[in-house]
Parts: sequence; C-alpha cells; structure tokens
Amino acid sequence: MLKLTKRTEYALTALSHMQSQGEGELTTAREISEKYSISFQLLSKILQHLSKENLIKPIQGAKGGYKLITDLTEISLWQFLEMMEGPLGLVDCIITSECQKMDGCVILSPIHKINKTVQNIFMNIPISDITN
Amino acid sequence: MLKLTKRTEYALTALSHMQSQGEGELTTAREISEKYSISFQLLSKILQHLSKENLIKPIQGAKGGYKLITDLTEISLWQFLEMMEGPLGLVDCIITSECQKMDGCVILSPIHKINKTVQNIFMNIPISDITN
DNA sequence: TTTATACAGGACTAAATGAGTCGTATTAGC
DNA sequence: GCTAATACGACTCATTTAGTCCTGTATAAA
Ligand code: SF4
Ligand code: SF4
Repeated sequence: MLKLTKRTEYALTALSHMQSQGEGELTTAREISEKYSISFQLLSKILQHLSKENLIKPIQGAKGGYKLITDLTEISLWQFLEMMEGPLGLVDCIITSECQKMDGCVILSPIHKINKTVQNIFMNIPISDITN
Repeated sequence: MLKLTKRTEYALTALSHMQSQGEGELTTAREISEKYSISFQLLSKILQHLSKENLIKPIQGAKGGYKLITDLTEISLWQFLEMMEGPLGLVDCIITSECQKMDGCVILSPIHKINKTVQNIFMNIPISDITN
C-alpha cells in the first residue's frame, strides 16, 4: 500500500538527472535510458507525460531533447504523485467519492483523518528533496 | 501508491465491530459478513489470518466464533499493515533489500528518508484510533 | 533535398497483484 | 447424528502495472 510505481521512480530519476545537468541544458530520452538502464520506450512515454504536465519542455528533431523548465522546489511530492499516478487516497471513497458501503461504514471517518495526515506530510515535501 | 487493500479494510471493519461488542464476546464471520456486506468466504480467510496473528481467538463448532484477545491500542498501524499486506516500502530495495539498479541509483537515499518518515508516523498511530 | 536523430502517441501484450469463489475437511454443541 | 461454526488449499476472474511494437512528425545538418 505504499510502493511507488516504476513510472514514478523513473520520472524522479529522470528529473534528478536533468537537474544535475544544469539550467537550460538538453537531455535526451536515450541518454537517461542508457545511464540508468530504463526501457527507452517506457521512459519516452514518461518524459512525454512530464512534458504535458509542463515540468519539462520537449525539443523535437535532431539535436533535440528535453529541458527542465520548472523549479522543483515548488512541486510537492503529493502533487507529483497525483501527476504520475492519478488521484491518491487510502480508500476508494476518498479517490472517487463513491462507495456502496458508505452508510454503515465504521472506518470511514478515522481513515479519512489518517489520509489527511499523510497528505499534509507529502504536501510539505518538495520533490527537490529527492532530486537533489 | 497509498490505497489499502480490501483485505485490510475488511480486517479493520471486523476488528472495529468486535471491539464494539465488548470484552470477551463472541462474533461470527457470518454476522460481520452480513452486517457490512462483505463476502463471507473472503472475510473468513481474513479472520483466520487475524487468528494466526493472535489478534483474535477462534472458537470452533456450533456456538463458536471469534473473540478479540488483543489490546488494539498496543498495535501500530504500521505493524498491522505489515501483518495484512506483508513488508512495506516505497521502493523494492526497501522491501526486499535487492535491486539491480542499486549502484548508480540517484533517488535511493532520499526515498529511504521519506520512507522512514512515513514509517514513524504510522508506527505512532495505534489501530484503536481506527477501530474506536 | 535527403538522411539521420529525436520526440509523439495509439495499440497491443505480458506479468503481477488483488479480489473473490468452490469444495471439502474439521470441530464441537445439542 | 445433525447442525453450525471455523480451516484451508486450489482455483477463477478482474484490475493494475510494466513493457513492447509500430508508425508518424519535426528539424538539424550534410
Ligand atoms: S466508505 Fe468505508 S468501505 Fe467504502 S471505501 Fe470508504 S472506507 Fe472503504
Ligand atoms: S535502488 Fe533505486 S531503482 Fe532500485 S528499488 Fe531502490 S530506489 Fe528503486
């Protein structure tokens, strides 16, 4: 119930790498894929996704690549996880606001409270804590 | 990356119910299954598992059932989750101590730190916070 | 203008995990 | 001996995650 998806791990690895390359530098998917032994095709999709989320900017064509265009201190781990994995929550009713067992559920309220606790912690961790 | 398994939810629901029944009272799987609309067979396995973990004591035969034999204030959410779902960790290398990508991994150390943070929080939440 | 390099993205397959079922055995009260 | 309860292995079904395949588009440079 706690494990990051590989997608998330790879995304963090990629961002970490790009950040270490210095401001405005280009990095290719191939480069990261080879350095960290990540499937090129899979990594490509992840980078495309990070582009859509405006964390990096893609440059097409030969001599192309990706450029980091975000201050990673401004993005919380919670935000990032939701970017990568979709809405988060300890239980379905937090994620979709729906559950047939809702009335009569005896654990709903305490679980929501714990969920909030975790959320608060993750919201206070910038992903730069990971990529630095 | 945060969702509890149904097994865990059902286990918590069952414990909550049993706790509300008062000390030394017997509860049957059927009873809980019907009250909370949980598959009887599935719930049975979960209760059997809780028995093996010595949280409840099974009494066989007619007029049998399960009896809560643990002080739930003494069991942390972390312990409980590991009971129900096995070893927890944000990444594989925390769970199995193994990963081919370990050397050269740039996110390992910061991820371990965050993992520790979450672990500490969960270790300080007794499951009685949920079942009460 | 051709060629090589890089991103874009839909469709698909494979593997792993989670959820739930079936059937049968065992135990014990009445 | 009948009934009501737990015990448990083996199985099926559903969902999610991981990874692949293939074709298309953009652009720098020869
Ligand atoms: S309402 Fe209760 S059973 Fe339904 S998802 Fe929320 S916590 Fe789980
Ligand atoms: S070593 Fe790095 S890549 Fe491997 S599991 Fe740990 S964090 Fe993930």
